[in-house]
Amino acid sequence: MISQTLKYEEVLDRFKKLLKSNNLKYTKQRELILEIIYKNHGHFTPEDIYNLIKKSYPNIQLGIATVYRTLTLLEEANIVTSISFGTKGKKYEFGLGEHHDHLVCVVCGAIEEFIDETIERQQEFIAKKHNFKMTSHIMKIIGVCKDCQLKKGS
Amino acid sequence: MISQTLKYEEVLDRFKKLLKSNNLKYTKQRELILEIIYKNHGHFTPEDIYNLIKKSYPNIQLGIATVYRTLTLLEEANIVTSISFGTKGKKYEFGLGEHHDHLVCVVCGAIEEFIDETIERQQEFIAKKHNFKMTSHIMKIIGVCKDCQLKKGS
DNA sequence: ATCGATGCAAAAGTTTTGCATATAC
DNA sequence: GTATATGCAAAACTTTTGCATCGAT
Repeated sequence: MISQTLKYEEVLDRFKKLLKSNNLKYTKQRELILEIIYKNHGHFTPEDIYNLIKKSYPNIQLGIATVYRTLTLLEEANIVTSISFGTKGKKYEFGLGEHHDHLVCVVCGAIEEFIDETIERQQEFIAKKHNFKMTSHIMKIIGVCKDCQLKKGS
Repeated sequence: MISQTLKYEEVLDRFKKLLKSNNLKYTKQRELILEIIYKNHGHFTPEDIYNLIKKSYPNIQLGIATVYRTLTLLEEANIVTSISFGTKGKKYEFGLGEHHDHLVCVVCGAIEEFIDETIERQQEFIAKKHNFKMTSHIMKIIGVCKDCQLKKGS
């Protein structure tokens, strides 16, 4: 697992500033959604996030619509990023850590992360070559993870 | 646009063999779906494909369910590949051409394709390092294309 | 003639929206 | 007090499934 480079307080602060500068309000729901994504490092669907919050804070009022709305907000602000796996919908993850890419197992759905400098550099080079102003990139290596290869004896 | 390396007849032949070897039947619907994806080089949702076929062949009987079922089949056979962009569902494209990756413009949605040997090789290296058996990969560079940079004066 | 494929419509999921109420500011 | 956010439920989509019928072999 790749470590966070920002402390939660810094992230929260950034989020609060973002809200203020857009005349948006700081609510308990919005904070909880950010907190869950930051603290449970991993990839979650909106429903996952909804369930995690309900489980951790049984008394909080929360609707799934708020989760969708907040994730959209956080994604626009580049605080979270989304990625699509297989046939199911988008999954979100915290997006202010060190940049990393993904290895996705088609059998068990496991996601491993990696950082590779050669690829990072080459992407910048390609963007430049095509006159693209790169804002982000996604790279997924899809295949069968070590464990599933053993299980299935492929 | 990257040119196809296989003629349509070769692809169709491959598809027919695949069907036969799995005790599946060769139907007009299945052929049309393959043909549309092959001939309209690009990225299509299942609904796009359904509409394209209905428009090109108004008299054909075709249900959206068949499109979904056939795309699943073609994807399993590696004849088409799918990729997710933004918030909308999966898009499919013909997958037997030379492998290529994508530059996606967030402003106008334009998709450019590129091939880069350095990245191809590095991906194999990373998969090996993580004991992954790579079956495919996806790489998208997201940003603002040349035209949109000019328009917006960014 | 057989067995898989199809279309249709219903069902299952997922995401978005409208609106009255609640809450941050 | 005002404007935005929320929860809920309905609506809008997207994808899958069951089943009677059709069609390829």
